[in-house]
Amino acid sequence: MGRSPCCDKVGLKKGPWTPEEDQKLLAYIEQHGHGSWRALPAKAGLQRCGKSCRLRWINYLRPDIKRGKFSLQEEQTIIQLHALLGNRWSGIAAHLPKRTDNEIKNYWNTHLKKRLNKMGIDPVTHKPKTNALGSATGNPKDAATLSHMAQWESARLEAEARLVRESKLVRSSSSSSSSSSSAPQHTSNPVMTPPATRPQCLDVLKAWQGLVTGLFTFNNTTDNLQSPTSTLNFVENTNTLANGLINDNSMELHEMGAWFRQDSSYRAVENMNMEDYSDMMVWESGDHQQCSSMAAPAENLNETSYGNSSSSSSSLEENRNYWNNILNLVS
DNA sequence: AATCCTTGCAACCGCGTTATA
DNA sequence: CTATAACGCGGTTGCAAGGAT
Repeated sequence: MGRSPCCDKVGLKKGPWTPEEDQKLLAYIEQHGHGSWRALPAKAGLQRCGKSCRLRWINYLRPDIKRGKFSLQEEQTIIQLHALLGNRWSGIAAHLPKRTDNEIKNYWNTHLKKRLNKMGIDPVTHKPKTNALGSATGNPKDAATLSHMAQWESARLEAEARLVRESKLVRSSSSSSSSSSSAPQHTSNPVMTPPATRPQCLDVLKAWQGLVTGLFTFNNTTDNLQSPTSTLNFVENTNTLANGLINDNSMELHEMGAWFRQDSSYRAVENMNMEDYSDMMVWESGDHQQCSSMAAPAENLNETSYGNSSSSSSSLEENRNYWNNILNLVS
């Protein structure tokens, strides 16, 4: 059955809110709470539909709203979460305190989407646009670089989703059965186990965090800080960061790739086969010829090689919190 | 100075989901 | 279990402000 219309009643006002209307709504909610939105307008003396009141409150009048320019950190979070969640603005907003989904949606559509387009990256898929490959710099090598970057990013994002799900399983299984000391079992393939312990995965993912952070920070002497529109700089910076990452974490990443591939629920990764992952390793290691001996034990991870990610002792805890937040989101 | 164009954002609309009788 | 009401979300629109011509 269709939903009943709420805004087509005769006499109800539409359009921009006046300060007087804002004041009425604010005063009423502060005193009584919003209660039923449908009943609120009459009680508050407003010639508006409840839906309009609700929207006005949520997007504008609510006291815990931060307005104004988005910080660099907020931009990074939006881009990362958009790659992970798509246009689920409310989900993204849940990770940006004091920002509304509407504001984030607007900011994405008016700023971030354009920026990614300028960089030759499809804002929908977060992969390089095929018709733009090679055109941004005129260099086919850059196009290949972008393609590989997209594969890396895709794998990373799948890793995030996988990790948070599995770590939730770890927590639930350990709490329900103290004798369960093995690695978390895969949901779609019980035989397959994750390639690394959770702390190891966290380190790997932390490295990815550093990589992505690096995409937006560059060096301090340029004016690219807020607007990394230079594809060349973007690529060079990515290579530098990725190379450091590969040196230290290739085995974990490679195994994670194989691990993801076992799960039919991750369709994006289904399109990548083991050769893709191997090829990525060979390609990434081309300049430093450490392809055959890249594997390093997790305890040797060198945090300083991950670009701008924090190397403080508290960063791991922050990282755990970050992923736990995502866990709550995707679970 | 006038007009047109672009941009940013508040608000609306319609659909899916959830709650309730 | 079903029908209906209400809520919440994401896509879209409309308009004001600023910039370009």
